[in-house]
Amino acid sequence: MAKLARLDDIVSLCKRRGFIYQSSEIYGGLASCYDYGPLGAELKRNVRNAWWKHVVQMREDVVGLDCSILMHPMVWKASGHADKFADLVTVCKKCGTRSRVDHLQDSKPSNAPVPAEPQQSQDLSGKVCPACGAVGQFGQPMAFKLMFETQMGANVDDTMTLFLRPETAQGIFANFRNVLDSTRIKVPFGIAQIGKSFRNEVTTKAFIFRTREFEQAELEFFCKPGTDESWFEHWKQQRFNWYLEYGIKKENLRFREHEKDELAHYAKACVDVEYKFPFGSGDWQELEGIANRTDYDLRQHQRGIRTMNDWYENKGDLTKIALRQESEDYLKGPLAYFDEETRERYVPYVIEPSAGIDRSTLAFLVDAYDEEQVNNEQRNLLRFHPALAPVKAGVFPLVKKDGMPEIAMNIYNDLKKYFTVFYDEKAAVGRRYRRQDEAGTPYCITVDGQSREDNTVTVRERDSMEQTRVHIDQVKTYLREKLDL
RNA sequence: GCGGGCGUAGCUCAGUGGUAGAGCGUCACGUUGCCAACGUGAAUGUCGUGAGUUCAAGUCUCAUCGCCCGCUCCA
Repeated sequence: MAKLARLDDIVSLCKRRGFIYQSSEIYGGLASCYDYGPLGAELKRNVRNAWWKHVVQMREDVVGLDCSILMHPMVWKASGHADKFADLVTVCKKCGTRSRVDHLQDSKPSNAPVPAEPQQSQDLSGKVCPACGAVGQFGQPMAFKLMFETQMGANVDDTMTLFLRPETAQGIFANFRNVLDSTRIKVPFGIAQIGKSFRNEVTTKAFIFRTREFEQAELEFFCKPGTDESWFEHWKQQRFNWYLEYGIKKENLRFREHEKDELAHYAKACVDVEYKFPFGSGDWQELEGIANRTDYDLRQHQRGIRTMNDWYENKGDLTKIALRQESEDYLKGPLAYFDEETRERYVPYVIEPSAGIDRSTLAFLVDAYDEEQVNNEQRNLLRFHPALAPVKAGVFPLVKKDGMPEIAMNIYNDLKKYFTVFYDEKAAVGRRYRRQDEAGTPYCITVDGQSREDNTVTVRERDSMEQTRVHIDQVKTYLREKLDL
């Protein structure tokens, strides 16, 4: 029975073995930023590759993309981030609870028609605290810049303010036309991208779970309106199964459907894939969101393109411009699609599975962590899926003499061309096995006295600790099969 | 941002005003023939950072940075 991991155990293992360090640690650390060490860099890259393999490589209807992090500021005007990502927040003086101003309810139900645009009124005297029920006990609303800003242009007198992207998705929408024009792909199809995004979160959380700089793996899958609901189901299942396939235990994974009132402004439906992380109140936490973004984004960008003159005239001040209304024949716009077979024009609907690479990596770490008693000693190990394991095999001479190191080194030099392998001849072999267990290495190959006589070695398996004798010439093939690589 | 807890060796931690420690880990040599063996030896600390109180601060005070828990939000 696997032991329940505590987050503290994971954090200290990560530091000790070189998976994850705090950023800028020698300077006291930088809040919410973390670095991946030698083993962590391998693990994270394997997580990325596993995602790419299933979402892009193994599908004929998805292509990849790798956009710049810096994009034209109008992208964020059109997407809604420039406005929606500037929430006003206030604190209840009575109970100290923090609330978003636009989420507060009036104390008396008003019969006045709901304004089309939610006004950013500073008058909170009639608002109710959702936590304690106090009316009008709010402090001065605080503004938050949820997007990171930076400047482009070396000349300080002539710079343009840009945003670090808060999601990778907009780069995909912005390249929708390019991909259509430069490939022969047709709807339904998807564009996938893995990359860094940045959000100035009000609060960060739990190690690498919520950081302000994070890595996303996003797919925007474009489909014909009316087929969106079945594609939504398709990707829901695909993505859930992906986590299971790479070793997440079934009992720690679930779906959570979003309620209508918690849906983002662009979404028609959204479901989260949640993992039972060992922090907080032991609550389920989101690994990935799968949303039906409808045709919102592509249509917004068509409005954005139409607004460019206003942008120039206002010298790039996003706060002074409003997106122009959609053209009446928006179905002929640059981001609309013409289906040659049915002779129909439409703006595709988008199904978006959006996964957090850092979160997945943490989940795989937590789920793989195990402690067990062996001969009255504790054995710590990471039961990684072989594809995710940072090191695929350790190669050891049983002892450091009698020609064993030479044979082992030859095996290592051969294997390293195909797998990430690690050579070790220090200390007793049992200790070396345990060291590899803690790094999650699935196999260890040991050269012993018999190896010189019959050219065989032992292959020891991480999870069962069982050993098999394999001919040296067969080691590579044996690992290939076992690792499924 | 608010409230609570915490910060001493790579990791886990002891140290309540008087010479900075232990276990594990790491390294070297010897030994060792399959699961964290043993022996000998070694390296490793701005006691998170900065001020203050004191003859004397890891220890007391203040500030600051960072981590964990809660509020809130999200990939």
